[in-house]
Amino acid sequence: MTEKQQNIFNAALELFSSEGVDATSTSKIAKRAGVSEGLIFRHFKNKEGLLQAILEEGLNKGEAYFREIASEENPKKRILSALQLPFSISPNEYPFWRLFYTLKWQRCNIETEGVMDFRTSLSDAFTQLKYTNPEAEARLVEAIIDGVATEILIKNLDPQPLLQCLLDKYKLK
Amino acid sequence: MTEKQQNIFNAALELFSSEGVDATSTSKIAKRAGVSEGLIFRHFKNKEGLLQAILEEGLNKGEAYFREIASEENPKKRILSALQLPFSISPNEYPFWRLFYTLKWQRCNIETEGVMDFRTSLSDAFTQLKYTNPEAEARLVEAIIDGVATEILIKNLDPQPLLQCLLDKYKLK
DNA sequence: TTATTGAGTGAGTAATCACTTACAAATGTA
DNA sequence: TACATTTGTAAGTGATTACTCACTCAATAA
Repeated sequence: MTEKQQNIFNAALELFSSEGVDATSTSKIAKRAGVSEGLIFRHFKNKEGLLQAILEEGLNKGEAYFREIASEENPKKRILSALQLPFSISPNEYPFWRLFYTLKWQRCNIETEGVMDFRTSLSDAFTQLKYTNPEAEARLVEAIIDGVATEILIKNLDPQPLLQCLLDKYKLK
Repeated sequence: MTEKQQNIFNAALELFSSEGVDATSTSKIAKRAGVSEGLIFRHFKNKEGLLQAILEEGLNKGEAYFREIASEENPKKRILSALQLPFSISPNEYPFWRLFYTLKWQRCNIETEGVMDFRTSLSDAFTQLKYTNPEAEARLVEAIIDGVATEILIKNLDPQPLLQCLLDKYKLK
């Protein structure tokens, strides 16, 4: 990636996540990146290609987190790590995750392989711990992760107290 | 509301929620509603006014649910009703709530008076039940409601098992 | 030196955007 | 009946959209 290509990438990520993809014109991106509009199309083919490049980079990082948790042997620790996930998002990753959660609602919902493995590994953990409905428990944890992540990404309050409450409910203190 | 005005309202709600506000042009709305484009501006002033009309109607209904729960006297029952909330969304309200959750991420996050009362009433309930951090518990319940609602609105799986798991965690069986 | 190539530009393109305007049809109301 | 108001339409408006094209420039290689 050349410097200007990176500028385009960064400008697009910021604008896509704060204003939305459809409300962000290529001319706006070019201006913010300090670049001619044509360069966007040389490097990324079209607006959709630029979005895909951003998504690919972010999802690769995300997948790594999921795989790490899924590979944890101890079932209690695995569930603990899963619940901690939204609390460990670094602020410099906020723009990507805001974009990600927005896109969930339009365009296709991105169900990556890693997320599916993650879900079954959670389900297995609940099975080992003799929960009566492990699949539902896994879905619930996923929903809680999404809900807490949303709270963290949208409001800017200290999220830490929420984690304490959560660990109570799963007896993971 | 005349019949054609209602057609515009319905067409816009469907398109806004499925494609997104910015990706929905007024000409598309007019076509879907079987109406000339100009009529949209006669009845709703502009595209933003149309969105606001949709939001106002939906939020009024939503506020009513929140107030009903907040007025429940028994603290355990109040928390129970809150957790049941996302499971009681009627499918014909799905388009509005999909639109609502999408808009959370762009445009200003709509913090209505009713939601704030709802939050403090939850906090009060947790106080009465001697939870150590009632405010955080209330925020967590809100986050869980959002997460579960998202799961219900996006995927189309039977949500009922999730409710059972949830009630376990709050000892509300 | 000369040829080739990839980065970068800026002025275009047709299509679409939200919105307006002039006017016709329908509806009430005296 | 006559007239005023509301409901509705069709054909526009200028601005903006994503994208293209012809071009320059700098670096590298033969």
